[in-house]
Amino acid sequence: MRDGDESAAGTALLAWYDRAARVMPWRVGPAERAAGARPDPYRVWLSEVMLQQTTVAAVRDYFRRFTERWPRVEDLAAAEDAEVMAEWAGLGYYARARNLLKCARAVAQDHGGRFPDTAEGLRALPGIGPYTAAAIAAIAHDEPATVVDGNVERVVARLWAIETPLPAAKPELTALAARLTPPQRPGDHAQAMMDLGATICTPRKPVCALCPLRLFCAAAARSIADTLPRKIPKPEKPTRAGFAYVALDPSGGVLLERRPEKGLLGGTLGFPGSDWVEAPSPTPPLAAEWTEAPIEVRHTFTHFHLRLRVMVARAEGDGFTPRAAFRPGDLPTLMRKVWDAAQSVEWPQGQ
DNA sequence: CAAGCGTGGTA
DNA sequence: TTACCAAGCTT
Repeated sequence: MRDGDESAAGTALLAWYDRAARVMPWRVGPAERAAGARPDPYRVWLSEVMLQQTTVAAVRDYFRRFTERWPRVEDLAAAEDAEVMAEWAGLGYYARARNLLKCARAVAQDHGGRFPDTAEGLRALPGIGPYTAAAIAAIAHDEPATVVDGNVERVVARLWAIETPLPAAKPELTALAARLTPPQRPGDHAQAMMDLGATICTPRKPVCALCPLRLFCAAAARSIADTLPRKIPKPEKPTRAGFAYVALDPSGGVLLERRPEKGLLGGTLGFPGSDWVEAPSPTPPLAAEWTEAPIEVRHTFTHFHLRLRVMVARAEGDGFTPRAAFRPGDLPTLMRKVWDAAQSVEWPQGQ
């Protein structure tokens, strides 16, 4: 990209977007837009939070279920914590769900049910950082905010052939992205940059031949697009282990516990178990004849691998969740795997 | 401010 | 199978 080309590049990008924009449940289509419809800040916010570090494919159904169940921010604000955690289960990064509720309640109670209309005001709400604040301001309020996510970083790094590795290059990439942000249609521009990054200017094997910005791109000119942006290699993940305990009472009730708000899987529902360490000790939650499931659960988190031995027993006592009130789908993925493994235990006299 | 925080798809 | 990665935020 050469100085002075920013405007022409922006125009080419918007022309491509008008032609190629993907249909998504949280977007206002061209026809509705022509009829004067504006994006609903609640839906924009919800989709952007769900899309943090998460793929479009994974978000689609969650977005539909949330908006069907809670059509307005006031509805979500009035929901029970456990309901929201259950609906979020499986999507990951559960601090987002906890902050989602905090934010909805703040908007409902402190802002009269209306989201702030500036990036600065949005940034003050729980779970809304620089990216999400800019995205909502641009898409819902037409504020010329510069939206910088992983896609934008990649597109910009290639356009200007920035060879500084991330994350050190972030300030420079942000400044360059700002030069590209047009005063008109900033929301469409932001979504166009992200769509471009998701479909053409992809991390691996970018399809430069189809790129509307090819003529402006320094990396394409040098055929080094697929090597950018450079990144510091990540350290290897250690492997930890642990025990998980699935206790069933005579009526099929299940022993579950809610994890502490802070930390890994914070606020989610799961089976009791040991600490997850290099060499765990068994920590059964009650005295019973525990049988080990024939298959071990393997799961990988952001910063470590986990192997869980699943112990199953028939037991009785207080605090069991009735079978009718237990849905495995309310559990985070790790705990669903534990449940599935527990089903493979062969009992002496059948079920 | 570096580290902690999920999951599923893809090569 | 494993490693990498995706529309980041919080502490």
